[in-house]
Amino acid sequence: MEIKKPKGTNDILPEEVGKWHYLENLLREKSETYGYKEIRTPMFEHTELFVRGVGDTTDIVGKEMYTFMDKGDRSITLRPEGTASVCRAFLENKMYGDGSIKKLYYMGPMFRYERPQKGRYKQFNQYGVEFLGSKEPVTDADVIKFAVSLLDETGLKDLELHINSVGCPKCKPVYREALVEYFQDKKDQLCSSCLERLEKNPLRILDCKNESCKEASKDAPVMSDYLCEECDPHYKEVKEYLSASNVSFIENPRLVRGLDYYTNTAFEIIAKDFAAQGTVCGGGRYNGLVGSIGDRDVPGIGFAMGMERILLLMEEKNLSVDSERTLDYYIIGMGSEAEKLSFKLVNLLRENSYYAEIDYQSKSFKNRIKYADKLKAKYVIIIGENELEKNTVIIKDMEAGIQEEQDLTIFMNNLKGEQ
RNA sequence: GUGGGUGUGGCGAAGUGGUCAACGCACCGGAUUGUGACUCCGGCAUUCGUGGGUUCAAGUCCCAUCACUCACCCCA
Repeated sequence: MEIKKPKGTNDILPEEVGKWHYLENLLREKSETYGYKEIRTPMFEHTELFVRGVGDTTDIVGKEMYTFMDKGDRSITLRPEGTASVCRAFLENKMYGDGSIKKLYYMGPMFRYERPQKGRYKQFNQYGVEFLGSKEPVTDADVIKFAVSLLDETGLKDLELHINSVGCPKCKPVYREALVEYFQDKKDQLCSSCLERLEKNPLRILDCKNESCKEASKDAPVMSDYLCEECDPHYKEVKEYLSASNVSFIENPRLVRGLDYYTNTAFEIIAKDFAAQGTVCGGGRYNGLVGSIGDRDVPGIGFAMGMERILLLMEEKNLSVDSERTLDYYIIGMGSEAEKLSFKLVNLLRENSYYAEIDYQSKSFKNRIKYADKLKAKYVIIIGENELEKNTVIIKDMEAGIQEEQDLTIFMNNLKGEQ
């Protein structure tokens, strides 16, 4: 039985690694210009971190974590997202030490145990940023604007920015109560999972796609009417900042992010016409998160982007960029002596930064030159018995179709001379 | 966890009960025994995911199983 890759994982093959490099470079470069420094945290953490950070009522913690006991009987979890780890590292390394704000970014694989489908995998890659240490509205706008700029840079169009405020521990419960109250006499219209949500997380009823639930929640109270004296002006200011920098957004009172830690601003960037997984970027403010995993409360806001989803979208819009290095020299040596010389030559070329190849399969001459053509080599160097005797090589310009004989020593000296 | 779709050579893809399982790409060999496009000629699946069953006869029908895929839940 042939061994296959685990479901929901992907091999990134040489033909497609180019676009990954492109995206990674773009993200790194933009991060630097916006003042974010890279942070790399472990791919696994103590399970407790995610339980406390992400929240045990969330689906991520409830049913999607790759959790196992290690040999020391510790419960370990493959990271399902990046924010909790970054906050942990922030605290553990006392990065608050200089009293200033920290702008961090990360990139790498995340793991969630769920049924894979288009744009969703068990191992997937996220790029994300965390802006720690400020609760000023300008921070929210700054982070959101950055996310929008990044996606602009990829060339993707038809993206929508949705924003909402989910309030704080002071006003969120009041709103929650109001919602539960509202749905009391509409229970018969709700689907079975929404009935559960009514108990566990009534806010999520709002973005249920079931028609009947949509209908039932049509006149439901909205969070914005319940924002407290702190959250209300905060939300307004964030919107003002966004407008001031010409960021167009859609206020979506039904936007409820799935993770427990969000407070105030929540946002998503959605690809309208993308299959089921249209959310390319999701994020928001999490003023209580750092406090919940450490002994120090630090406000923060951040977002995460699904790199596979971005790449998938770019492909659909024919925006993918592959840059493959072209072969400079392909060396054909006929006969074992010529092959030894070819091996010496190819290394000399490589040492001089040329992309050069020799034939590894000892096939016929015709076969080799055909192969050189297939590899799109710019030049082919031919060494046969005649050349060996005369101490020369034939350099063939594949595009022009012309070739010339050159003295081997001169050719080699020229190469060395270029160093 | 729930539901739908698919499974034929390296890849794409015909074939819906009855001769040797089309075709295209790729690959290999030859025409051109040291020269790459193109063209021409030839080669390339004892076998149709796997196991069982129905039948005189199965890639084609039935059952089971596995794999892949899409969607729901939820999310990036």
